[in-house]
Amino acid sequence: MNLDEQVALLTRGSAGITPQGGLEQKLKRSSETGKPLKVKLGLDPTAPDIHLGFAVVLRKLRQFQDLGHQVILIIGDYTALIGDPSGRSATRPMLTDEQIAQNGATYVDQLSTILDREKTQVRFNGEWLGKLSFAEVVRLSARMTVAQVLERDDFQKRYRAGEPIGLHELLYPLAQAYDSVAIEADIEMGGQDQMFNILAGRGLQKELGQEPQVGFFMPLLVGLDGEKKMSKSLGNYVGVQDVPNEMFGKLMSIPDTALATYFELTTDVPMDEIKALLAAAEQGEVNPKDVKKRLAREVITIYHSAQAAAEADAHFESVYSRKEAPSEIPEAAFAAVDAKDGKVWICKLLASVGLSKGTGDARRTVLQGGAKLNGERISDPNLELALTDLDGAVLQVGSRHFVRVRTT
RNA sequence: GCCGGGUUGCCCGAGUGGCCAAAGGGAGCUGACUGUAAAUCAGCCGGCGAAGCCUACAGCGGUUCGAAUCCGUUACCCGGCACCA
Repeated sequence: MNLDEQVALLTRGSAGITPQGGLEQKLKRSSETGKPLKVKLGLDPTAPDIHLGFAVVLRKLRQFQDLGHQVILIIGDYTALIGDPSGRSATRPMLTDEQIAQNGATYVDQLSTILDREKTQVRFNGEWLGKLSFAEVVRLSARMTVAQVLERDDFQKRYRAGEPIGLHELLYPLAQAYDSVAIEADIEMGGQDQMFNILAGRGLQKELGQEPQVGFFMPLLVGLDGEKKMSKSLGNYVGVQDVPNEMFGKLMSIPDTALATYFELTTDVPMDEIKALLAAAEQGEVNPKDVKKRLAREVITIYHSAQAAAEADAHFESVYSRKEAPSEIPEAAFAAVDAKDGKVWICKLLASVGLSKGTGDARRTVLQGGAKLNGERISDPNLELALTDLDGAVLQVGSRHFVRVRTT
């Protein structure tokens, strides 16, 4: 692959590279000297949270690896002491060394589905941050000014709003910047929200006489709602370890407006093809639903397999589009204890089998016409069923909750 | 330590004595519709075999015929001020 092709590949989906032309320069030098680039990614050890949004960055790293470069993951065990100031007032829980080590391991484990283990180095930043003496910290601090740090959006907002900013929080960017110095990073990858921290790395490297790293930013993927960023806490995410059917369903629920972004950032479908697909959908030549299904299949193929993708598609068609009962219906035991004189109240049954939160909820569902027994809609919330012909009966709530009853 | 503000249902958030199982929004559930588990519209959305009753507005105690609302107290959170100097 020549340089232009490499650049084209790498810049796909990127939200920006600082400085302009920096990537080309680094790549060029690397190919001339035969020395792989060190590409850094900092990770917060608090919560291994691998979803498609995070995967955007990881997949980009993988591309670097495939071009022969070295990825260095930095687990921020030390920076975790501070906590990224991006959040609000919530104090981060202190983690024990053990937890951090374990989280680190979990991370590496999950990450390896995307990254090439061979070309991935994992470091903990306590390794060097822990060795700094107070004097050295002071000396490093002298390399950054308060004005620079306060420039940061988060701080600006909090400062204006009169919210407290801990002195230690000002050290966060410094600490992260020092990571870049410690490993002599060529490139630091991160989401757009990491802009400040990553640029701080450049600054500090320059101050200390190193060649500054290139900041490589990826956009934050929007979540399933199509508006907010994808995150576990917002619950609008697709986990890379989600089972195929779940992935498929979740991806089908994204709004059309998010389609282009998802294709670009989460799949390997060539840009030309993506454009053609979207244009066809726009003009009504293709049903946009089918384009979205294609997206879902592409993603599932990456994290599972093409076969799993096809199966999930078929499952979705049958269960949701045609509203058929799934081939495998979960079974639930119903204890005869809840029966009276060999009869079972329908609401009790729905509740005890887990289809309703309680008899009140069940009653509502029935009144709203949401319950079916063996495919027949139930309309009477006072219905009594004979316990004897219950075994094997299929109960359904709405169009997608099925349970096969087992009397025990 | 002192002063002030706060703590409401899954989440956010209104409510300052009865009309409060508590506005509104979000999430969730059901139905209709459709190109989907999208969007839109409608209904539901503490518990109870449903009548009424019970449990709920941080905990406890009190005032009152009646308290999410008033008083006291405890805990926690957020500001500010002070002490250690």
